[in-house]
Amino acid sequence: MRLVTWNVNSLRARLPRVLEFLAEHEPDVLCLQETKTDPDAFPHAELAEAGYVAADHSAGRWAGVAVVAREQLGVAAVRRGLAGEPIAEEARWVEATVGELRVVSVYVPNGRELASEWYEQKLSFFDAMAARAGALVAAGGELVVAGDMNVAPADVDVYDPAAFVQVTHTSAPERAALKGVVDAGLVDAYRALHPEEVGFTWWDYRQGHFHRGLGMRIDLTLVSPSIGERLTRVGIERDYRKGSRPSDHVPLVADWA
DNA sequence: ATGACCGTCTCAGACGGA
Repeated sequence: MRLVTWNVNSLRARLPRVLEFLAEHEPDVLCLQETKTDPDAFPHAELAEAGYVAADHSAGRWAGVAVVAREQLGVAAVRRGLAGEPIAEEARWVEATVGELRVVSVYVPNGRELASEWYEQKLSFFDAMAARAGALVAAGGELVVAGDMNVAPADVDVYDPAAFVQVTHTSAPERAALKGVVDAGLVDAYRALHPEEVGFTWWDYRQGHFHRGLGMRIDLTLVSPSIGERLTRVGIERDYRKGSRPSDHVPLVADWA
């Protein structure tokens, strides 16, 4: 099985790169975030042309998530939204069953700044997420929760911890909140295979950060322990940060037997 | 140097992103 998560920062703007990626890597499942599309404008036809079906949760100009799967596997039992999330209209959580696998694509709120209403909403979102992840784990079966967590789990996941003081994405409450989701019974796939390695998934568009190596690891694929034991490769496709009109995030690819 | 990017919506500039 090959499952990918990718914050594309507008599916319309990124469609050529997404189709290029599907052809090159042939994933079974692709979790998308920041699709930024109206429900009516979601590119189902273009994806079908490539052999994929999609369960999208779309809310117009901001956010938006989707689970894209090989047509043969399908997307069943689709659930849009997360019980208890602070602002349900934002389209940050979608679930679908792909083959035998329950898949979640999630786009956690940014939080903007510490001690703000947005920051509190981010922490609330994580609480709701931990509760739902716990329920899905308890339901049994294999589970993947993949997406843009908007938190770097540890200091090794940012280019310079000293540059991340009194800002979001690295604060102790955010890291604890993310840990609450993992502690519901999931494994950070990248870290499972790469315990020490620095592996960024996002680089700011500004100030040449990509070329200077100044990034963060904020996109995660969290898997059931039984999947964690079968992982064969977890890779960051950093070449997708190059070339024509890249997203500021790159795809994270997980393979298991 | 109170900067530097990108996409959206709307049509020059605000807003969100992280």
